[in-house]
Amino acid sequence: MNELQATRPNLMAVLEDNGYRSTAPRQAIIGLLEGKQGGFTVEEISEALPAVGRATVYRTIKLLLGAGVICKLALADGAPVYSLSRVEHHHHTVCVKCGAVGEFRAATVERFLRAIGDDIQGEVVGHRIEFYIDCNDCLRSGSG
Amino acid sequence: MNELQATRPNLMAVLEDNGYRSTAPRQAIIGLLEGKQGGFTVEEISEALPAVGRATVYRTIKLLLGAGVICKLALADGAPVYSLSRVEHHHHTVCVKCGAVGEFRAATVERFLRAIGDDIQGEVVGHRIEFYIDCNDCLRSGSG
DNA sequence: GCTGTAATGATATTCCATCTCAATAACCAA
DNA sequence: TTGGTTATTGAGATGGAATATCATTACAGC
Repeated sequence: MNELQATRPNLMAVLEDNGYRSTAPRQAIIGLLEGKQGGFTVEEISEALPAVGRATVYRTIKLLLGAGVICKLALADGAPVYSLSRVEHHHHTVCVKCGAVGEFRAATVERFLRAIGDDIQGEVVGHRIEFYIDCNDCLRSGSG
Repeated sequence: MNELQATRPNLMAVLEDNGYRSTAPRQAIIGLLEGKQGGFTVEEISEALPAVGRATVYRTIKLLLGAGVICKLALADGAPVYSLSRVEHHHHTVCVKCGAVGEFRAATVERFLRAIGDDIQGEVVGHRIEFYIDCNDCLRSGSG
């Protein structure tokens, strides 16, 4: 979350570039997301913005996903979480205690992919790589 | 799926070892799973065994998961799939065309983990690594 | 065979996500 | 500005997956 601080595009502008209108509900949702550091859930957004219909939250998230500015990932139990994409191709760390979502670059992953290529019977077209961690904050506060 | 042919325990025996009873529905489900090569879904099992209640299918799968003899993984769209565990610690390949599930050993993954350790802000307690592929069968038949 | 108890399955229920559709609001043009 | 076209919205209905309920059934041990 530190060295990866990078291009964080104006999300509303991205949507407009894709031909979508700038509306109050969308601005509210996006404003909330831009203030967030880690991951977020639909539930979370919907609670913070009771005036915005749940369907609209889902719709807006889908638009942002389509635009590639947020990612959908999964907690260890499979529950969906989303996070802003800061760097182009990356993977996620999810703290199992506080739910904080971090990113790390994919370069090493690509190297890894080549290394295990022989073990895979077919042609890799995609991957899902998530690491579940105790984040530094939780390690510190939770003590030893 | 070839070189990984290894210890495939008698699933019913595993459940009995855990204190669960050997019942007809469980045997039916397990018999089905043991005959399967790739992954399987709840829907699939439930269709193949109309006499077995859906709830029982879910329950049995949960027991097998708890016993560690099957794994839960996700298709690219997040839909849950299960597969028999053949080797101790492994990861999965899922064919995006036919849904076939394969395994590969985790050794290289562990090496990989060490390599990216520095990029991760915290202590890794788990991971989810799935590769989405076009499997060899689909590549062959689909021509190319 | 009996008996205690786990297991089953039909059904109801919950939860999440999507769809429907009339009402609204955004954007463009004049 | 104003008006018209069209995307967008939100309440509620709907869909689908997974779980809970609970009377009934069937397993396992004696």
